[in-house]
Amino acid sequence: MKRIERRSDCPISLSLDIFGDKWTLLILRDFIFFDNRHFNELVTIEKISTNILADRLKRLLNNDILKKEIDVYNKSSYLYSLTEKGIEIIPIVIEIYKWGANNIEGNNANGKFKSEVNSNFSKVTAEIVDRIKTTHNTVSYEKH
Amino acid sequence: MKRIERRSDCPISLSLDIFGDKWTLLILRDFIFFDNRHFNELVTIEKISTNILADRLKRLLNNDILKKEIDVYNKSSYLYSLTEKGIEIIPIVIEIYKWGANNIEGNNANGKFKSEVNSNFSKVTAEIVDRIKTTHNTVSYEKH
DNA sequence: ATTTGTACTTGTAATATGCAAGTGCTATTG
DNA sequence: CAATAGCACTTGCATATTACAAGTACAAAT
Repeated sequence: MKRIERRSDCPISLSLDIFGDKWTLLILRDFIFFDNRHFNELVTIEKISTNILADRLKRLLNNDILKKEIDVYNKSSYLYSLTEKGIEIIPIVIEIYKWGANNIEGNNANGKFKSEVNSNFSKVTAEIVDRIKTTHNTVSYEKH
Repeated sequence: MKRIERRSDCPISLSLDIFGDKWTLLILRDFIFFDNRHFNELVTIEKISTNILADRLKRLLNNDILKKEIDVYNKSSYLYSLTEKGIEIIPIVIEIYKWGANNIEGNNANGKFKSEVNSNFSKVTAEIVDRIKTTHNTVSYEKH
């Protein structure tokens, strides 16, 4: 993972140095839309290779976008959570969702990936943020 | 440029298949924030290689995000413009700007890349969209 | 006729990705 | 308590993408 660290001081460039690739925002989508928080759940849908997933999770941890702790409901598993900084990426992901749903033919915004994002952007965003803030900021976790 | 075309039907995945890389959104930033619209202007700041720039412009043209026409003020130059579909990417770029400015230390959001985005997101976005709509939708162009 | 400007293209080495298989640790099962 | 299974990775290697430097093509200016 040798990577140019800082191409310029532009906030957009610095952001893309962290998540400007084909996979990172999809991993974060899994947290945001599907509540996937374990390593082997995050491999799904687009079939990311495990070496790439491990690399990206490491980068997100290093950049304080995710945190990692032992899952209290399964001690042999790790639970990843979004940090406050990670939660602030949600609006970006939502905007990308909106653009794809509105501008790419053949997308599945009304099927498996249906969302009410378009009809009420700020409401949906706020709901997601609220849900994640309550489930990711504490170790107790009610999924399994 | 062999590229997996469609990893899934998720709108986010489809969007990232188009602009999920380190450079594409930076090129669009140049359009949005700096009004750079010619090939050799778009190379600046982060020093993108010309082969990558040519490839990305081709992809943006193929996906109807940019259009290309001869610059009426310099017939040996091409002028690239954002399409309606391209203009709709602006909110994504603005959200990324905000995140970087708020969450990455050492960014230059108060220097060269200063913007009023944070203080008034919707106003700034609307202003940029208005400006681009008037300058990019017509062949007449008043920069040079 | 030669230089300059603009927009690329090409060659090649370095880097990153994708795929399959393997490792190490922790329960859990017979 | 030895064998199995689940989970979270790591490793090796072929393929694909990127970075860098140089070159090409064509129009306009000198």
